[in-house]
Amino acid sequence: MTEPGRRVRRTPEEARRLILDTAEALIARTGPEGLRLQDIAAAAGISHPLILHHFGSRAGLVRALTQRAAEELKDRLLAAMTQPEYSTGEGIDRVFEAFRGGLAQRLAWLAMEHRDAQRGKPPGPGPQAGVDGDAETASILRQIADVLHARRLAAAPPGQAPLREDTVWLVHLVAAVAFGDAIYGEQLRRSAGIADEEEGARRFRQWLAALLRDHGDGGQPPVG
Amino acid sequence: MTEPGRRVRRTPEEARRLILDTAEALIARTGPEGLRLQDIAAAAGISHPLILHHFGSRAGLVRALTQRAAEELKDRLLAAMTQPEYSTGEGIDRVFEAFRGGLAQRLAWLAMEHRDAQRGKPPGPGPQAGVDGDAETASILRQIADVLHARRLAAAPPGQAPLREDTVWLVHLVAAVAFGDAIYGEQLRRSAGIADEEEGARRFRQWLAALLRDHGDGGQPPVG
DNA sequence: CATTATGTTGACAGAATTGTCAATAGGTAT
DNA sequence: ATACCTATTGACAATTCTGTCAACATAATG
Repeated sequence: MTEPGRRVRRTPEEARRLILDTAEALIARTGPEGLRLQDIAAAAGISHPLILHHFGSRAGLVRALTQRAAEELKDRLLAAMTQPEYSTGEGIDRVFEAFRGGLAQRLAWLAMEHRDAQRGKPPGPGPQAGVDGDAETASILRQIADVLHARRLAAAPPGQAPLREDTVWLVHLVAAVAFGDAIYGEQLRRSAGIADEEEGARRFRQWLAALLRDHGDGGQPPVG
Repeated sequence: MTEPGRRVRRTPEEARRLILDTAEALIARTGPEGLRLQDIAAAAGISHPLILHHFGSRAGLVRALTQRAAEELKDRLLAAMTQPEYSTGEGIDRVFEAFRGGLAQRLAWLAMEHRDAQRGKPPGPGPQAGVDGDAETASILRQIADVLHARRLAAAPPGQAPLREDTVWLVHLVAAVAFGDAIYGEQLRRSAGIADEEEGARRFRQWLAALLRDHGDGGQPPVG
């Protein structure tokens, strides 16, 4: 089957993508303890020195994962929150979906690991100013708030224009609750005595959508 | 100074408490990578086999930490959410404070680590029915919702009694957003262009308190 | 004071992890 | 074809981590 001397040779970009994809899947599935070079290599069908070759060190891999997670969050959240149906139930659903597939876990893990990595660094100004990945996250909520606020201004009755700060906190709220829900929502729901997890999660999203619609329209009761 | 043969001898409860306290502090400070028996032992001023002696294995220690974190969450949330001033700004503040000191990080980490531990276990019914720590979390939101709902019913004008489900989701929302905020709030705020983190966090809590007061009272605009 | 029970520790074993290095092999250019 | 570049790998090194074990020390009990 596998003749000796049969190697796959990828472009550096392909190799990096393969490694990052596999690492992401592992983090999502096996939790924080699951980022071992050998495991990643085994799951990707490569040898672990290849990871070192492409990322320099384990820390380099973590840095790349952080950047990628931030980028992914930006893409998904922007897509979910700036579409026309946002603030209807479907819009909220899409925001919650944005954190699925382990992205929330990855972000939480990286946020913690990141504080770790910063510890011990000399406080002097490093080669690049911001923290790694900051360039990606830097303006994500700001961009979303921009789009959303323009829409709210257009939709608001004259004399009742919402403050921009209100829109920012609205976006912040949805992002934070979706994040918290992705990580701890299931256990919260169980602790509230909700039996059907799938159904419970759905109803919570609907309730939240109604709450926000209510707030955004200035007091109109939800339809249902 | 330290004569040879000078040992501290604790009661098992004291020893366990010392170890758990130290481990919690380490998790909060050094992130997920920081739970090494030797580190805990060094920080606690003991030798690492003592941890194995009291908890059997590293997994046993994690189990104990999980139970303790759940208990702590229950205590803090109950205290924060069932006091009279809840749903005012101060009440919300206290809920957010409940997750401070690394509790949110610990819960997130343990939630992930836990899925890890479950993986590999045979799907058949184990010796104890529930997952470890579930006995502690089992009813926390339910208890809070009970207290809160009674108060809402008493305060509501006749004919406008809120549904119990509404109260449950209210509690769920606050818990989820406080959780998400504790872990990723700072980065969200930075990505929204908020300069002063302390001040930004405070204003968000105030805004959220106003939103909830608005919802709970049935449409009254907030004071500010 | 002798005995028992057990909290506590140092030393060691085994496994696993990151990182290094020389050698191999798949493309590409000359 | 030949030469060159570099993606890829197997084997090895060094460190570190969990877990074991016999020995020691401390408190309680007779």
